[in-house]
Amino acid sequence: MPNLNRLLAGLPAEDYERLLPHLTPVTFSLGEVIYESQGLMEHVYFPTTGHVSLLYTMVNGATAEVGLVGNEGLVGIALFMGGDTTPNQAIVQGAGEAFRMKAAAMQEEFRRGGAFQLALLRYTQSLITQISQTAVCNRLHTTEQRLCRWILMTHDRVHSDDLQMTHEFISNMLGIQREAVSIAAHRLKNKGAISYARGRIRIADRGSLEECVCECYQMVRDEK
Amino acid sequence: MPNLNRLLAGLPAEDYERLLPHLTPVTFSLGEVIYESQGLMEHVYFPTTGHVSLLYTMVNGATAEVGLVGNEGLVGIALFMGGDTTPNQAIVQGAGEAFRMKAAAMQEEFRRGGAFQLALLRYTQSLITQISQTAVCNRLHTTEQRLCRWILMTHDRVHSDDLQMTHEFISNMLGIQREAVSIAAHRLKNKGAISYARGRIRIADRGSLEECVCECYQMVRDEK
DNA sequence: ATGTTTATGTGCGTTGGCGCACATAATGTA
DNA sequence: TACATTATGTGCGCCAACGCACATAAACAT
Repeated sequence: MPNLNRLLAGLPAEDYERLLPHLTPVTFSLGEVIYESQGLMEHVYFPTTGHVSLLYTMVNGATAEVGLVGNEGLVGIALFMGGDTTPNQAIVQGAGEAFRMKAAAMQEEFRRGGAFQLALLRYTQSLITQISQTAVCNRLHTTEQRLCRWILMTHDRVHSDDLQMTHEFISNMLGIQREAVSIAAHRLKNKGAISYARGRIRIADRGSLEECVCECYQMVRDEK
Repeated sequence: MPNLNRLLAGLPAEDYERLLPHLTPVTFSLGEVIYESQGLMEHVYFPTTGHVSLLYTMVNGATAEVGLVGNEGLVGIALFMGGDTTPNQAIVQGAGEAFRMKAAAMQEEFRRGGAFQLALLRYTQSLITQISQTAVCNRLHTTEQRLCRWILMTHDRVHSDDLQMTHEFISNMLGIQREAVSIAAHRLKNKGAISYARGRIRIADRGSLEECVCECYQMVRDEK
């Protein structure tokens, strides 16, 4: 169940079989850069057990994440949206496996206009919802709520209660200070929602996290 | 030049002529709701002189804009992305004209896979960039920078230096207090960038606005 | 075993924006 | 003309987050 890409898995057998020869398994290692901002994109990636952050970097070096892609989607939507670069960076946030496909092969299948095209467009719509909700959430919700949301979203894409990530890393995703992450994490620890130490966060009580999180989490989840 | 939709205008004559019978001119009045959140969408709209805000509303009533659509794009992308509702509201922010097209007719043309499909997908990609940049901007930039960006983006979509909008309205777009808008606007007035009074803002010196604005403005503009 | 690097904790002064309560002034209405 | 409504100005206390400076402690390297 976890070891597949849900977008691919939802295709009719006929379409899937046509794709199969073009799918190459690859391994994502933590922190690996899949796409550089403005860099040339040559493949799309269908994560299975790995997952990827879509990141923007400002001229002063500040960063913030706009979306998270796991086995529900694919990385590289610009390649069928009529571009060959993206303005954002894509980096591996959870190590694991993915299938890779050459841009040209993907585009050829996309142009057939069948179930594959539909699935890709549907996913893109749900990603738009995720990014939009992030925009609103960044403006209207507290650090603690946003941290909860991010942990829950990550948890949904990792098949474990143990997440490997430092406060520093999270601060770059949420676009906040490292210290602010430590403080918010400490509060969540006091509530019994999580525990953590040196680059490891354990989800102790998902229910507590769901109580703290803002509505944005459910909104995006329901859309899928 | 202003009285057309650039997305439609960029199509080859052949494709455009096929669309023409399906395009009905409509008038957008200020504040008109084009789509309600989760409401059924029956048409797409190609603005010519009007423009539209894409808005999210939280359960507590707070609102924030994620995107702005003028004659460079269309309203209702969900209809070709495989949905028939959107999670956001679309409201008229600048009164004016648009062409309307029935969802079914648009979808039929979209499925042909030609220039029309390409244009729609390209535009969707640029909208994704806009929304992403909004997400990051909301997190990392000051009220004054965001106000500048919003005024400039609006100015680009209105064919006049006079904008009709109250501070209250702007506060709902930016997701901030009305008072915060008044204060930031006052600063811009002192710099000679704008002047304003009772629901009217005049762009006095675009250059000054461009000096105050964050990089997000150019990023989104260049993407187009 | 020791020193270095990395991850987190903590305090403190500053600031930007919020929530609120009003004041002022322009516009609309009877 | 008088009164209500709407738009903007302003002040004040409050709080969350920032920027910075460190302290502490675990993990790693030699």
